[in-house]
Amino acid sequence: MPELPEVETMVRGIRPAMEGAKILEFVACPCEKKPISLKPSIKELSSRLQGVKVQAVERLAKRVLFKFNTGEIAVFEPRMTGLVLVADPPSQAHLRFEFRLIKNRKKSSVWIWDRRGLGTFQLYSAEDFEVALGGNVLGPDALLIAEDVFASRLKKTNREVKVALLDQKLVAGVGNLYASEILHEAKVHPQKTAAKLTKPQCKRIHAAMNRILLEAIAYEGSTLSDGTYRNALNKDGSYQNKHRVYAKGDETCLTCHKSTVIRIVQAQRSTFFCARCQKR
DNA sequence: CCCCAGTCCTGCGGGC
DNA sequence: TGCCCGCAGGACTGGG
Repeated sequence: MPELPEVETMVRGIRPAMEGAKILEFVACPCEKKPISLKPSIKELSSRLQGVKVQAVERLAKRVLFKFNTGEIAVFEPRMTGLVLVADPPSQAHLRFEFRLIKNRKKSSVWIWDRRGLGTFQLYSAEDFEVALGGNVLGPDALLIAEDVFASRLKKTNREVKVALLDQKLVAGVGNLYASEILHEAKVHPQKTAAKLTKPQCKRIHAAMNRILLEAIAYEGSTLSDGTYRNALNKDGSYQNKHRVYAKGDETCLTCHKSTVIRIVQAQRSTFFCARCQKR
């Protein structure tokens, strides 16, 4: 499931091919099953993107932004199984769209692939982009948020801290996997009420968030046992080998080597933690 | 403000 | 062996 590190890895992977390139065509792949959520229609998208130049490819929280010389911005939100690729996809069956590009007289393609099709692709004018994603729609990026701002935002909610970390308005980029890992490293119980966190706890969560997300980027993200997430070259990430609690229910805790990792459900999502390392 | 359940979707694995 | 069902969860929505 692409979270901040996975999306950052995707962006870095396609940036060399895309930035400065001209879009010859943007097409729906013929093998597409059901279209992923798309705005506007594929027909209008194709005509608006034809011939435009890609100025920048950026990450916005868990989204990929394609910024064009027209001022328009396309947003790909991978959600659970979406990928952007410069190499052959994991399977032809779930290819969704293709950017046909030309850069320095060399043609290449960038593909959007999505097995479950929960992802979305939208093209916005600069104004519409501001309405949809600007302002306070998303909180500060998890890698940029200042420690005191982060702490004061946590202090304002009575939700359990694990649930609060998943709130993209509070802090943007953390998802279900990294939330468990961050709280484990910070030695904070996932069911602790966010507003009741002590200052040192907030500080530890902030530090763990930064360290873990940066390390996960360095390892090119986490490819889980379902193998869905791949980098832009269709290669596995390797941060899954560094996980200490996620998807390790009933296993001995890798930190204390004494207790067992527990799985609980919070907000209909799995949380993994060690009750010995992470006291209430 | 917050919570909860439902929605989208496919592949996988447990159970029978 | 094969089929059914539950589960995985990011973001959003509607109702309480």
